[in-house]
Order: sequence, then C-alpha cells, then structure tokens
Amino acid sequence: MTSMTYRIGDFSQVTRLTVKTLHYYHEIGLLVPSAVEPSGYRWYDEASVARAQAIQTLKSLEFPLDEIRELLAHAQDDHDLVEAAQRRLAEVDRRLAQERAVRNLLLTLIHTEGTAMKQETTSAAWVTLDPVRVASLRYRGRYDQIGAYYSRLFRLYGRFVAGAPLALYHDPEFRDADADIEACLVLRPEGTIPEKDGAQIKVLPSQRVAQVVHQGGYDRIGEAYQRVFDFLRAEGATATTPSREVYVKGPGMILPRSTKKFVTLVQIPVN
Amino acid sequence: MTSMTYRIGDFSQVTRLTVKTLHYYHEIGLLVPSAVEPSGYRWYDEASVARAQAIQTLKSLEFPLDEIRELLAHAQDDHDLVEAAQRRLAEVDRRLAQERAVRNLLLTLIHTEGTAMKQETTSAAWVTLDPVRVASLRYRGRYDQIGAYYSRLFRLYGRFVAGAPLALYHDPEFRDADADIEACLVLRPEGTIPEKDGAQIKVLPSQRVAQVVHQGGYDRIGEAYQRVFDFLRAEGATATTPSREVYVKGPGMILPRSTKKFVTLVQIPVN
DNA sequence: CCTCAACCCTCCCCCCACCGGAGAGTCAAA
DNA sequence: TTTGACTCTCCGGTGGGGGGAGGGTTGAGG
Repeated sequence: MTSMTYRIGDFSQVTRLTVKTLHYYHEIGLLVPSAVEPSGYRWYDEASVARAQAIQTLKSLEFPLDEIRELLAHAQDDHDLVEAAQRRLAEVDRRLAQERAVRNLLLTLIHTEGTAMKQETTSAAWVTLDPVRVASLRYRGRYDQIGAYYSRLFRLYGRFVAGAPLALYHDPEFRDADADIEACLVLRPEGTIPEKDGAQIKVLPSQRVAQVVHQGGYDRIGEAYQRVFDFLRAEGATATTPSREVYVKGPGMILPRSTKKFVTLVQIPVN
Repeated sequence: MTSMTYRIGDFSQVTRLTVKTLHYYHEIGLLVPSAVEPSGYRWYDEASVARAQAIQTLKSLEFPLDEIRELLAHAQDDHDLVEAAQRRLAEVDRRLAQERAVRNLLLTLIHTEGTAMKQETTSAAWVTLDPVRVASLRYRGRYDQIGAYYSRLFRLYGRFVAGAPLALYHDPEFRDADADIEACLVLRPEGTIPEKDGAQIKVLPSQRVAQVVHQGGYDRIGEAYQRVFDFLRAEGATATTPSREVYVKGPGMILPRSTKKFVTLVQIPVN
C-alpha cells in the first residue's frame, strides 16, 4: 500500500497537464489536490492521477469542464457515461456535418477560382477550342433565368470545376423568350463524375470558332455579337450553332465586383 | 444612382448581423459605417451591405476576423482568396480528422458500455449459451498478454461491440506459459463486418456450460475454477474445451474502478 | 547555519467573438 | 412636449487556460 504523493511539477509531468492547467482545475474544483500545505503548496496522490486520466479522456471527447465535473461526481461506472456520450455524439455529428459543408464550400471556391484564364485579345479572331468535359442543364426560357441553373450546377459539381462557366445557345437566331439555353460548368477531365439531379455530364467536341472578348456588364453584350458577326462576314464564313458565351470573370462567390470588370468570351462556330 | 443608407437597426435586419456584432466590427475596424453622426449614430450604405455579405461568407468558412480584415484589404478578386482558402482547407481537414476520431471513441464507448449484463448468481449453475458472433485473435502465450489483443480488437471493432469481452481457453489443462488463448469481442449479430488485420469474425455455437460468477480481481480467479469443478464432479459431468471467461465488468475505458468491483463469468462446457 | 537554484505561490491582464445590461442621449410622430 | 422606439458608451462576463510580475518555500551543498 505505497501512497505516492507528488508536488505539482512532478504531477504535471506524470499527467501531461501544465501547472497552469492544474491551478485552473483546482480553482474550478475539477481536480483538487489531496493536500494543500499552509504555504499553499499542492500535493497530489495516486487517486488524483486516476482522476486526471479520466478528465483527459473526457476532455478528448470534447466535454466541457463543468460537465466533466458533474460526470465524475455522479458516475461510478463507465456505464453511467453512456447517456452523456450519446448527447455528445449528436453534437459531434452536427459539427461534423458543418465542417463538411465548410470543406465543400472551400473546395468549390478553390476549384472555381484556382483556374483563372488569361485572355487579353479584344478584337475578333479565329480560335480552335479544345474538347472540354462539362456538366450541363438545358432549358427553354429567358437568359436571365440562367443564374438559378448555375447555382444548381455549382452545388452539385462545384468541387470538380476546372474552368470558367459557359452557356450554349442552340437557337440559330436570337430569341428573347423561349430560348434554348444550356448552362455548362467545365469539369476537370480525369475521374468519373456521376450524373445527378437532372444534370448531364458530357464532352463538348473540339471546334473552330470566331471569338471576341467582351469587357463589362451583360447589358452591352450586343456590341460583342455585332463585332464577331462583322468579322464573320468579312471572312466570308457562315455561323452555325450552338454559340458559346464563356463567363471568364463574373460575380464571384465572395467579394463584390463591379460589372465593369466582368469578362465574357463570345464564340460563334463555323461550318 | 440611388444611394440608400441605413441606420444600424435596419442594417442589422438587412445583413442579419446583430447590433452588438456591428458595434464590435466597427471597433475592430472590420466593417466601418459609411458615416457617423456627431451624436454617435452610425449610418451604413450599399457598399457596406456588400462588404457585410463578403464578411459573412468568409466567416462561414471559419476565417478569424482579423484575417478577414486583411483579406478584404488586399484582395480585389475571389481569385486572390484561393491561397488563403487552401490554408483554411488544410486546417478544416485536420479538424475533420480529429472530430472523426472523437466520434469513433464515443461510438466505441457507447457500444461497449451500452450493453450491460445483469448477473446476480454467485453459486455454480447450468446455463445454455446462445450463439454469439465474435471478432477474435488467437495466440499462444501467457494470460497477461491478452490486454494487447483486446486493445487491437477494440480499435478495429469497438464500434460494433454488443456485449462483454470474453476469452476462450483451448488447452484441456491449465498452462502458465505457452497457453492457447483466444481473445474475443462480442459483436452485434446483424450487418456484415469485415475481417481486418489478422482478426477473425465467427459465430461461437450454442453450448451447455457450468457457470460460476467471480467478483474481484483476477488474482483470485482460481477460487472460481475450484467451485465450478467441484460442481461438475458433484453432477457427474465431464469438462471439455474451450472454456470461457466473460469479463462482465473490467477496467473500463474512462473511469477508474477498484478491482473489487470486477465481475467475471467462468464457463466450462460439457460434451 | 548560510546560500543558492529550483520550485512554488497569488494576482492581474490577455486571448476570441461577441452578449447582456445599465444609464443616458437622440429622433420622429402625435 | 411627451412618448416610445432607437441608439450610444461603458463595464463585466463567457471557456480554457497562457504569460509574466513579484515574492515565498524547500532542499542540497558548503
């Protein structure tokens, strides 16, 4: 029956709790020394070691200290901790879901913005587009409804994004209402990505297009179309469908941005 | 060019930030009102709304406020946030791993202790055991090495536990060294559970056994064996193998417990 | 018995992101 | 002018300790 006692420094080494922490635990009555000398020196014994052990395990399970105190006061047996553990589990599950949501948002941001395209040309020119894999949602309606479709695509596939979002216009002429529009998110080419919630995954084929860069808000995109069709006529080429608009810089997820800084590519395919 | 301004209460409603929070953000220079009257009344404008929006998004990504301030001061574009987002992602991933570890520990505790057995008999008696599914590790050596095997089993299968751990002794007579011992964890019967890391999953068959309950430390388990063998002789039955020891109450994961409260079942099977 | 290093004590302020309340001032409508 | 709704500043508190100042205690060596 050896009854080992420790002064606070040694006890701190044994339990791997700092002296400051032990002072604090004493103050809040969580771990009271077995004896306190008139000088104020604290002494701890073997039972304190066992209690400290239990406290640390419970702390690693993220119980707050006052709950740990209650638990240790009323529980004789690990069995008595089950109810509390279940409450804690519910809490941890909530936090886990939260962290996962944060993680998804971060991944979406990183993948969306991590792949900036540099685009300096401002006059119309011939460009050969590489094939790209996209997730798309096609609808009939007006252009200004496209935001909702992008939101859906971002929620579903934001984490796989590998380029600026684009839209395909399948009508051979301009329509205000009842247009045939396809919202696309460019995805990274490798890995399998499942189709979900009505969205389609497909590869847009390589194509030769006439392209013009538009800077500024969407309300003046008409000028860009004028320039590119002028160019086509000068080159003697005939437009086909679908035409593309690539939203190189748009509203963004976080920082406010003036529409003056928006950059859009208008791409019209030929033969 | 309408320039809408809000007093703090309205701005609070628009941004869903409390007035207290807005005071605080003003104090730390994170979100400064567009104007402050001599009376001290704060006025916010549309730019403040956009900034508040960005702050909230960044806050939902768990950036600390002073980092948000730096970010907003130096970033023109979402693209400039990517590096910070990657740092944050690493942090979130660490926390996620941590939370998952906590969750596993909680599940193990719940499943281990959630299935307490009530066992009151103390004299030897006949008992028919139901079949049980177990995860087991069989080894040759000494009894006091069994703890390490249970640790491994708990790490692998703690979350599926549905009863007290038990040991099987395959030797027909007592051996000190080089004994043939099998450490078993009782698992819940439903669901498939994979074999991992050398452990075996199997079902112990139903069996008729002579059983005695032992209370106290393992150093006096010999008395229990004496009682049960006396009982067998009195009944005229012959022991076979393997015999079982069920550790109904042992050291536990968290709370310290005196060995006086340990409860072990000794079960000797007959043909 | 003295000295010295190591150890220990209490007391106070600090961290983060606010919340609550007291007591006083301000603004617009009735 | 009164009322009532807003708003202000200031102070103190949260949880789980950390950092450091300023001073007391202990035990071993000389």
